[in-house]
Amino acid sequence: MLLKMEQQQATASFISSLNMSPFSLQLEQEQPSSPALGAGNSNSNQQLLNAAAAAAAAAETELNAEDYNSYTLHLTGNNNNNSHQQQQQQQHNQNQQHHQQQQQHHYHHQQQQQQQQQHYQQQPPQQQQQQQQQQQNIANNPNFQYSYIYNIDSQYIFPTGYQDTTSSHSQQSANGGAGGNSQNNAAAAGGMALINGVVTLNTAQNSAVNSGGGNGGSSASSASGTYMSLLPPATSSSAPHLGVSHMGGGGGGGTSATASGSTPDVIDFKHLFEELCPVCGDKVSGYHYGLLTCESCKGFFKRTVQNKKVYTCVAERSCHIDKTQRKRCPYCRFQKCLEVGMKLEAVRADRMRGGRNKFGPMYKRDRARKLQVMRQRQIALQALRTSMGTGDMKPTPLSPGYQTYSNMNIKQEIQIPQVSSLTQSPDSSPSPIAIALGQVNASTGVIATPLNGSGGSAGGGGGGGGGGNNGSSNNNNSTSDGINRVGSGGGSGNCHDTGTGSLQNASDSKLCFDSGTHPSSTADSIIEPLRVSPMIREFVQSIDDREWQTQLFALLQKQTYNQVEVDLFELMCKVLDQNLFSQVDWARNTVFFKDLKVDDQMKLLQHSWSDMLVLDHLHQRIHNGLPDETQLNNGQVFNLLSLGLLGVPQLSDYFNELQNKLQDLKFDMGDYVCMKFLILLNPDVRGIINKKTVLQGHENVQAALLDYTLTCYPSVTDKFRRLLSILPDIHAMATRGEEHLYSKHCAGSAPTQTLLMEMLHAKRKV
DNA sequence: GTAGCCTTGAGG
DNA sequence: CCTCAAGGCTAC
Repeated sequence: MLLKMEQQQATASFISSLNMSPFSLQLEQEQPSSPALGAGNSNSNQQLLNAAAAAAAAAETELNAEDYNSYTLHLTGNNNNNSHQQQQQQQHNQNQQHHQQQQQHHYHHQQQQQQQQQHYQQQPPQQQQQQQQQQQNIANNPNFQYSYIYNIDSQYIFPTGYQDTTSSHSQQSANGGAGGNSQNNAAAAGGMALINGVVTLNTAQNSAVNSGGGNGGSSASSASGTYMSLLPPATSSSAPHLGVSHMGGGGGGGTSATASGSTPDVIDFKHLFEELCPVCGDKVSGYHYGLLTCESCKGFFKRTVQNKKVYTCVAERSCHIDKTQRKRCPYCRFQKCLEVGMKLEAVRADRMRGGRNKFGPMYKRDRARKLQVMRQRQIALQALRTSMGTGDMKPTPLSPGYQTYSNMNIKQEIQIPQVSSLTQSPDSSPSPIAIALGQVNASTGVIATPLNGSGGSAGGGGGGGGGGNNGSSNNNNSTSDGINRVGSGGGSGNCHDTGTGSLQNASDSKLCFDSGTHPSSTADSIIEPLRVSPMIREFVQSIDDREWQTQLFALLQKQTYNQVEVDLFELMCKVLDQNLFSQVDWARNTVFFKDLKVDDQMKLLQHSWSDMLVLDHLHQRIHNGLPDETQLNNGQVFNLLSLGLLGVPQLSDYFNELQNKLQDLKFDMGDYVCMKFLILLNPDVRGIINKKTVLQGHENVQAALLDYTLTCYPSVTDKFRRLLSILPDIHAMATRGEEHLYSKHCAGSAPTQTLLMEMLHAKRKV
C-alpha cells in the first residue's frame, strides 16, 4: 500500500508533470515523432491512459502474492512503471547495478535477483548459468517487460503484468483508432510512474524514460480469475453438446452453419476451429491457454513459460509473425502470444497432466457466445434468402449489414465494435451557444459545418462494419424507461444523422450538446444567441466529446481484443481511470484552475473527480446519445451506464431521475461545462492555499451561468437555481459510488495502482 | 527448438 | 464414459 506521503507526492508530481514541469518538458523532447503535441494534447492523454491500463493489469499481482506461496520473477527491460512499486518493495537489498544500467541505457532494467536466485537453487548449475546469461541479455533489451508470479505449490504461474512497449502489433493498432500511437508514450509513461507512487525512483532518475510507451498489457487483464460480471454473458444452456467435437466428431456437413433448412442446434463447432490462430494464422486446434490457437503456438507458449525462456529480437521487436515466419523470432512470437491474450497462468507450474483448470467455464461461455453469433448469422442469412426471393433486400433489424456475413470470418465479426447503437437523440434543436459559436444558423437551426465521416473510426474502425447483431435487441437494460434514447433512431435532428459513428469532430460535437434537451421550438435559443458570454463559449470549446468517446471505445476494444472473457468490473475501473486522466487533462488546461499551485489543483481534483465523472456521464448520455451498453470485441456486453453509476447498479433510478431533471431544464453544453467548473472550483475544499482564486473562479462561473440561463433560457423558470440544486444530488451519488469502489478495492476486486484508486485513497486520508 | 501426435485426468 | 485442454514424447 502506498504511504500517505507517497500518495500525496505522487499526485502532486503527476499534476506537476502535466503542468509542463521541467520533467514533463524533458519527456516531451523525447518524442520527436510528435513535436507539435503539447503535454495536454489528446495523444499524450491517450498515452496516459495506456499506461494506466497497464498499471491496472500489473497491479493484480499483489493480491495473488498474498494469496499464494509464491515467488516472483521480474524481467523488465523498459520503463516498467507499473510494477515499480512491487519492485521497490521486493528489492530492499538488490540491484545497485541495475540503477547504473538505467542511467547508462536510459531505460529501466530491473531484475528480481533475489527471487531468481531462489529459483536457480532448484536448477542444475548449467541451467542456472544459461538462464543468467539470458537474463543478462534481456536486461540489455530495452523493450522487454515481462513479469509474473510463479506459484510453487499450486497449479499456476500468475502474470504480474506484461508489456511489450514497442511491438504494438497490428491487431491492436489496426483495431483501435487511438491505439496507433503507442510508440509515443514516453511522457505518459513518466506520468504514470509518478502516479503509481514511485516518486522517488522516477523523479530521481529523470532519464529513466524511454521512447516506447505503455501499451496496455492486455495479457494480464484478467489474471485474478474473479469474474464479476455486471451483466451476465449471453450463454446458451444447450451449447455444450451441440456437436462440440472437432476431433473425430460425427461428422455433419461442413456447411451446417449456413444450411438453410437446419435448426440452430445443427450448428457444430467445427466452425470455431476454422478460425485462424491469432498469433500466426495457422489452423486453430482448440482452446489453449485462454484462447483458440494452433497446435504449434500452444506448444511454443508452453515451452516458453515452462522453461522460463528468455528471447531477444535481433530486429526491431516488431517482427511479423505468420505461419511461415513464426520460427524466425521467438521473442516477437511470444510477445504476440501475450498480446493476443494467451494466459501465463494457464501453464501449470506443477506440470500436472490432464484434468481441467479454471478456464473451463470460460471456454464454455465463449463457445456459447460464438454459437449465438452463428445462430444469428444463420437467421440473418435465412432472412436474406427469403427477402431475395421476394425481391426485398431490406436488411432485417436483427442483423444490419448481414449481406456480408457469408464471407466474414467469425472472429472478425465478433471483433466489430458494437457502437452502432450510438444513435443520437431525436430532439436536436440547436442551443444558444451552438448558434453563438457560429455553428448553427440561428434562424433555421441548420448546422453550418457538415459532419464529416470521421465517426467511422470511432471505436477503432467499427463504424464501417457497424452491424453486428446488437441494435435494439441488446438494449434490455432495466433503466430503459424512455429516458435513454439509445436505439430510438428517429432523430433526424440537425446534428444527429451520423449513423453508426456518432462521434463528431471536436467542433461538431459542440453542435450537439443540447440534443434531446430542447423542445422543438427553439425560441429561447434564437432570442439572444450572440449574448453568450465569451467565457462560456471558451468553456464549451474546451470540451472534446469526440475524444472522450473515441478513447472510451478504443480502450474497450483494446482490452477485449482476442480475449475470451474479461472481468467487466475490472474493465469498468480501467475506463473510469481513463476518464479520470481525461478529466485531469482537461482541468489543467482550464482558466482559473491552471493558475493554481499544484497542491491546490490536487486537492480540488481529489475532491471533485467523482462528481465530475457522474456529470460527464450525464452529459454524454444527454448530449451525445451514449448508449446504456455496448458489445465488446469478444461478445461480452459492457454496461456503459455503470460508468455513470460508478459501478453501483442500484443508483440507476437515481441517475435517470437526475437526467430527467436536467433535461427538463433544457440542460445544454453551456450549462454542463459551467456546472463542471462549479464542481471543480470548490472554494470549500479544506486546505486550499489560494482560496481567493478558487472563489473568484467559482463566482465568475456562477455569474456567467446565471447570465447565460437568464439570457438564453428565459422560458425555463429559475433555471440557474434549479441547476445548482442538482449539484448536491450529483455529489451524493458520486459519494455513494466512491464508497462502492473503495469497498471493492479493499476486497481486492479492483485494479490497484491506478489513478482511480489513488483518488479514492486520497480522499480518505484527508 | 519446433510441431504433430499421444497420454492424462478432472469435470460433465 | 466422454470430452478436451493440459503436459509429454519424439521425429525432424
